[in-house]
Amino acid sequence: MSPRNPKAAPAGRRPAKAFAIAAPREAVAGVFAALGDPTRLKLVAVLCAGGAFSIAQLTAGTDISRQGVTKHLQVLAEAGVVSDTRQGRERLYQLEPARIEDAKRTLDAIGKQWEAALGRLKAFVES
Amino acid sequence: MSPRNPKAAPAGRRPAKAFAIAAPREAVAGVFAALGDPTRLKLVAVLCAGGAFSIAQLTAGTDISRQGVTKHLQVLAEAGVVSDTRQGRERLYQLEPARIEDAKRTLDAIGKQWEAALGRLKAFVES
DNA sequence: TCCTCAGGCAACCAAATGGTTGTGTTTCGC
DNA sequence: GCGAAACACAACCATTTGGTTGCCTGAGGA
Repeated sequence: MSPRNPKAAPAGRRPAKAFAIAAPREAVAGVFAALGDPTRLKLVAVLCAGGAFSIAQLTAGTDISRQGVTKHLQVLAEAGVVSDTRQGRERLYQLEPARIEDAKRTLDAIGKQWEAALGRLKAFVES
Repeated sequence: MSPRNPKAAPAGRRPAKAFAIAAPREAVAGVFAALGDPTRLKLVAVLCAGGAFSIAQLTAGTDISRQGVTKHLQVLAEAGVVSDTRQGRERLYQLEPARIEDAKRTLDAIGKQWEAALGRLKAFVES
């Protein structure tokens, strides 16, 4: 099983051309990177329970220091996964589901493309 | 521990401990971390076009060295996103869609939980 | 008012990461 | 059998990351 030969691909001998995923790869890679830490994923899991949480509240769910949590939240905010608003003397963080949707669409595109490739391969083998 | 640790949420209520995500958070965080690099995401995009690709082929699509690509592929393999098989003098890499599906389900669960929380909030406001 | 709670800022640290080059070791083609 | 292709292994390097501590500012409440 080596479909590496350009039988059905119009790409000639060139193996790897950039494939359009969904959103700009750079941006969505940032979302994945932001979710790629257990602590941050846990923070997101807490935040997706709804509402806005302060840093102290979010810290209470982890075993690292408040400043550590702050850094993680900044990473999430930079990736657009959460948004923050200052309210009084505390800063409230909230989930921003749009980027999560972007990431999900990217994963969906990967799955779809893979399935389509499997289908083509099967058709080729059966022909 | 740190003496400056904020003891708990004093006046505020407990932060919701609802982190009922899908798969083991640690494992899926590894998948996100693996996808969280632009080079690796590009490799996955190439691989999801179907079939198995050699390291040299995959290297041709990037602007880093073959050893650099090898390291990225090892990261992807460790996360279970790709699988590799030795064939002759080359090693072929292939997408492993199961873990991608896991990650997608996690993102789906986050989105669903967020929507449910929004719904509850709306119902509460309207009551 | 004064005290305390929540957070911001900065320095610092160890470990991981992303990348390189150099040197073997198989395997294929001639 | 010989040379080149494809890769593995290892050392090395700069930068980023995850985490800490210490100190400072600002907002609320008794």
